[in-house]
Amino acid sequence: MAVGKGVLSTCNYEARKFGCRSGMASFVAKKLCPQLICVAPNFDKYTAKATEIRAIFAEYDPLFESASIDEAYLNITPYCAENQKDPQEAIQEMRAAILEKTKISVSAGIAANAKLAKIASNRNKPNGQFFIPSDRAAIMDFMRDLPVRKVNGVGRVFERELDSMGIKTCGDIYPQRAYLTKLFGEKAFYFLMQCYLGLGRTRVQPVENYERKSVGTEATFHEIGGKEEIRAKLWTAAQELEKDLARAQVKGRTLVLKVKLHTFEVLTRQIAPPRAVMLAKDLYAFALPMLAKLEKEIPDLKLRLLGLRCTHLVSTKKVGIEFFGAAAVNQQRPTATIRQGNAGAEEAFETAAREELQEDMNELEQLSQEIADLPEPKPSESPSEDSPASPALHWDCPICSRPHPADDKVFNEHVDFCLSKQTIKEAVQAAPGEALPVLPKSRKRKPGSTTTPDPRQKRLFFT
DNA sequence: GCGGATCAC
DNA sequence: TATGGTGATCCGC
Repeated sequence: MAVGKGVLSTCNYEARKFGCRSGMASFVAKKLCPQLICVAPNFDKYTAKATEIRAIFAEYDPLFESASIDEAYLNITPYCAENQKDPQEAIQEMRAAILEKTKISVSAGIAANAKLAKIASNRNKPNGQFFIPSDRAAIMDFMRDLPVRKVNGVGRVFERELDSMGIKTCGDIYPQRAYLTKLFGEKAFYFLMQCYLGLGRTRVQPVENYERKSVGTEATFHEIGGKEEIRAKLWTAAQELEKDLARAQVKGRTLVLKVKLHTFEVLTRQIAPPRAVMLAKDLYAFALPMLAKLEKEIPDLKLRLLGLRCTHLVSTKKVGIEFFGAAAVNQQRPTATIRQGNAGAEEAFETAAREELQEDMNELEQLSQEIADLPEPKPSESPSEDSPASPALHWDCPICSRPHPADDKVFNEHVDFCLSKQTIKEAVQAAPGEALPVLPKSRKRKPGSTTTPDPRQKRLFFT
């Protein structure tokens, strides 16, 4: 049994035994499992069940956080304390209650933070639970052999990039730490160090008044080329978007046009109309010049997808009389959202976020130091790495391991070269007829790098 | 701020 | 015989 017509959204574990997977084209799935039954999704049903299950969550943590329709984070510490229950026992009981009352079996992870709990919840699927003890040594043990791909945020591409420099598990991250910022940026470095240390968010809170940042719609269709045909699709998209904007009660100050060419290349173009837009005719009118320009740039434009999205949203919600009074004072933003009417709080939030990040960094540094002070299980190959007092004259390339001059530009160029060389080798090794792996293009490079994209990469990608 | 790219669900 | 839709975030420029 599977959900989805053209592509499987999901499938049950019986179908998975045959190799069926979510994201798979349904005709492929049918080939693997001829008796497979594909049904259309029914979101009303899922929402109803989610509501039932959330009522049970609330008994364990009234401030639980819904991450999606089928996922939630709960802080069960108070519940366990009040009811004198072991966390594993409490979750066993909660899962039993969910099964009994809703006939839905669920899996759970129990751990010290959201990142670990998410990983743990995938350990004993379906219908199981997994517990990671909350002490540093146990967490480090758990992370050491954990494939990086298991961490939320590491997808196919990042997995390959990390693999190309010898990082397969979270334990492999630390020895390579010196290269991470240069290759992937500051944010990724911070993220990866948290992976190595098993750190994650511990705050769990309802996301009710979460503010959407964009509203959009897109549709795939059989390749079309005619100007009129493409305009018809644009009009359809504009109508869809008007409906969605109305539902969300917002207008957009920026309009984004997205197209996928017959080559599968995806392009986006955006403009800021003179005023916020929400009506189909305006969406269409402002998107049309972008489309026309694309048609000019690409002579024989053939599309298989077209989408429209609004960003920089402005609320169109009716608000109380006091608010209109306040908004009238703020002449600069006659259509101010509640958030914009509270600019001081926003700035305070930004400041608090920065401070929080700095605190985290300090803590992270301290933890790293504690770990580094322990006897190293795998002694570092180049001890000089640990003493910034003596800057290295050479850096070892994480790909080929050969030393290279300690110069950003030269080093980056070399790593680019090495990465693309390896990419081509891997692509060539892939069995003919099979889908080629996504190319680890050297992205996220710090400014100052002069990358010379290998033209062969693009050709390989579209072969 | 723009456009490309990656990721989750 | 084909390969989705929605939204977010990060990066280089």
